[in-house]
Amino acid sequence: MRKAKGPSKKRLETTPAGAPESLKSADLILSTVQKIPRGKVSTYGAVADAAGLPRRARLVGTVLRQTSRRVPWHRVMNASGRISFPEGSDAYLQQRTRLEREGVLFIGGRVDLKRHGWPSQLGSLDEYMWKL
DNA sequence: GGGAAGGCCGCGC
DNA sequence: CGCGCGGCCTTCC
Repeated sequence: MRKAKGPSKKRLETTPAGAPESLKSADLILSTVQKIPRGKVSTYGAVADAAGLPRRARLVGTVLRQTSRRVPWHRVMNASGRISFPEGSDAYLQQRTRLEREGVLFIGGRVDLKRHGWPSQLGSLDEYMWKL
């Protein structure tokens, strides 16, 4: 008997009537993205972590893709500091333009996360350990 | 830097 | 209801 409709397999505590967990996650993600300051960028994975949803980088992308909410989606890029859209595509250009307009510097098609990354722990760990 | 492997999971077909 | 595809990531080679 497959576990009597128990509370979910992983996390998620039986969402009460009409509150799909996916929406709660989306909310956490969107509010997190909302916090990225102007002139700074974050990564899908970092946003997921900050939102309390570790390993859910993909979900961040999915949510940003289909949300209609006005959030600074352009401040989210992949772990390589690159825009996760085909170079030359509309989305790519728009994201890049918006970022540069905020003062984010692109070097060789990528952004220096140590410099514009948010939260700052994005790449400063090495330096933190060594330098300092 | 680059490619493969494994994770994670919502959504549409 | 199974399966493939994402605005991905990390680890290992």
